[in-house]
Amino acid sequence: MHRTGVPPSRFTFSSVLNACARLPAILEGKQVHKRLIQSGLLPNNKIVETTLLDMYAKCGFLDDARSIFDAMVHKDLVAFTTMICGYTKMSRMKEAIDMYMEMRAREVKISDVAIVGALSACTQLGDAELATTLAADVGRLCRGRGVFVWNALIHMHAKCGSLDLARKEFNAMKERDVITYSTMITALADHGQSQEALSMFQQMQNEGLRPNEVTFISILNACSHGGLVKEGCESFELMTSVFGIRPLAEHVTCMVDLLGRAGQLERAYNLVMENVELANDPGIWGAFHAACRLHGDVEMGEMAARKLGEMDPEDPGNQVVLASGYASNSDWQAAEKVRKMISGKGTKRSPGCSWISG
DNA sequence: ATAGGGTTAG
Repeated sequence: MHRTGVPPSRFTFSSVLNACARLPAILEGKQVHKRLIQSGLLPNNKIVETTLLDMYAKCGFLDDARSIFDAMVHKDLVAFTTMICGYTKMSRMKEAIDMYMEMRAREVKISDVAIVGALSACTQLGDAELATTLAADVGRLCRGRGVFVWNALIHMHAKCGSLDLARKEFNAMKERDVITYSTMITALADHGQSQEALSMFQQMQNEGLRPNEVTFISILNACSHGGLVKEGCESFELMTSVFGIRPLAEHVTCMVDLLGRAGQLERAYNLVMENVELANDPGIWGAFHAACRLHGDVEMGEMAARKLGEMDPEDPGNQVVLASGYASNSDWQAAEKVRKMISGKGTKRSPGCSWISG
């Protein structure tokens, strides 16, 4: 642009800053910031200033974003919204809520996007009292609310302890999408309603919505929570054969957890081997290790512990796993006794054969 | 003529 002798305009600056935000690329962003100051275009240009603060926010430099925000003369709803969402994304929930409250106090028009950012912050906080306040705001401020707002509201209610309110909002919706259903399925699973989660999944398909990979993480998680082995296996099969979704590590982890908890360690192991391209995922082996431990299978457990150690030797969690895997057979034996006492039955695979006392 | 903000799993 300098070769032609045409200086960059404010449009050029906001376009390039937007690109830096999306990459993200903080070094380039800072270079552009310098040029912007030199250009003299900056003062009193809300849009360029907001793009600049969004660039810093998206690159994770919230304090720099905040300095730009504080220096802005006219802070409008987009500037506030950008800060709220930036804080929320970086898990700085309190600051996100403070920013939202300031927006409210200053009587800046509250946008749907700002509400969604605040709802998301509250979701992560799990603050039931704040949830009540925000839900009232949604009622007052979001008249023709879009599906984004509904989904965020449902998610917040569920995470803040009120499955009933989440359900109520869900039932009041006219148009639901895949995210609505995935959110509700997780909510039901988290509240121990695994069967209802499965009905939700059915209802979703009846509405003609196509489940995606996240939906299947939700549904497998629901099956795992509820110990629904048959349903979980059927869902996994449905995902791969009917919907053609290649399993992610998260899906396999859910399945290993499900089968492993039910004591079907061999099936769990076979599943991992069938998806061997995922076999260097620590989550999968972590779930497998936990299952071995639960069922007192020391040999398989040590194998899983070694895998974990190979994958990430520096991880302190894996060091603990390795140490406990090798050292505490007696703990496992004790755990197995307790498990038998609770279930009142012997184990099918008699894992006791591999125990060597002392 | 051209430019700025978003939800879902664990």
